[in-house]
Amino acid sequence: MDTTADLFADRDTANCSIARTLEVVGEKWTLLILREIWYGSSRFSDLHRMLGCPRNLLADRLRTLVEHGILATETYQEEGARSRSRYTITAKGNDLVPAVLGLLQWGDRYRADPAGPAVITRHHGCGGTLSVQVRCEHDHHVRAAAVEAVPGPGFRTRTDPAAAGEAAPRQAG
Amino acid sequence: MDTTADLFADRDTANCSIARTLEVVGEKWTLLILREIWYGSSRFSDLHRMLGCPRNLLADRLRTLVEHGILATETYQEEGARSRSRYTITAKGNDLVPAVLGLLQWGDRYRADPAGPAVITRHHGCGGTLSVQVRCEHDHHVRAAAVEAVPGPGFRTRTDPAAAGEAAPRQAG
DNA sequence: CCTGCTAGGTTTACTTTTTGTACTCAGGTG
DNA sequence: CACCTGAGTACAAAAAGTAAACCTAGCAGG
Repeated sequence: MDTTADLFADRDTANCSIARTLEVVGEKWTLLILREIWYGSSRFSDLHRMLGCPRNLLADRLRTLVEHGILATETYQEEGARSRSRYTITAKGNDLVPAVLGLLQWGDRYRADPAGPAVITRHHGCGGTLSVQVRCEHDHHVRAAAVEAVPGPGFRTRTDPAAAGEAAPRQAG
Repeated sequence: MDTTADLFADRDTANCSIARTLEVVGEKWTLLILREIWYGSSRFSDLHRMLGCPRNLLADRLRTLVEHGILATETYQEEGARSRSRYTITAKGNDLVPAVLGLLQWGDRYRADPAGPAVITRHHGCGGTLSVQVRCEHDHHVRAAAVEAVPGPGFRTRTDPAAAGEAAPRQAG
């Protein structure tokens, strides 16, 4: 592998969508909060009881998720009770489902409880169990070794910030 | 939504494959280290240069990843140079690709550089761009709102640790 | 055989986050 | 009025992350 004359190896790693996503959801508890909301919790106290995390962190993470439009907060009032607030997931938040189910799938495969997974995900309607897959636009099932990374329009190098599209493809796996 | 009489809401959240996966790869820098290795780096110094992270953290994370079988380390020697060590990804590590591409896809969609994504992933061979999808065993494309979570064999409640399979399904979205 | 250079780390000192516990505040209840 | 609950804040202690210096082995040059 030629590293010295390789523009890809000189790319500006600050411009990375994985890193940008992790800035929002990569802190401790964040993805677990989303998990609880997907599983049905919506109130602060329920989330706190399910997660057992510090209350200030829960408040902080919820605030961050609402700021980024991943959660929405709404105030509601039940009969004879005072008004309370409830957190619900937005479409933007639901777009994290493939990533989180990818983590779930890996954990089920390599780190599950001896008895098996605690939770099984199914297709509501047909009941089939789920898997997270990488597909290309021609609907081929793409294995990890066949994933190729090439410079995109936002590509920049450290040395020459306008060097888009000049680097050679990189193949993972 | 009925929360009071809901066994799912009383489940033992410690038994979760998402949490178990995050115990291994959820610390800061870990997924970015894997990204660099997928993109072609393999040596300590290259990883350090690309990531700009503290050297002790890099050493620590690499050690953890090797311990968990996500990376393998090998010693090699070039002509007239002393032996060096190199990190490569294992099959177990490559099984994290769907999860990480899921994060990449979300970042490309919601937090990309104004110019566009820095890196594009393609299917090596056909060249088609990739997407991460949730599919059921009947090959239906499953939207987030149609993901249903049901208790699996490892399901346990806090109050009754042997209450598998008694809770009602939960539908995300 | 002394000096310097490089790869691959380790140590140490310092800063920031996370954690656990205590406290607040507002509205309804007995 | 005293008390409870939901939804947080505040703060000290512990853990994690950061930055930079230091270490060690092997090779090269003089």
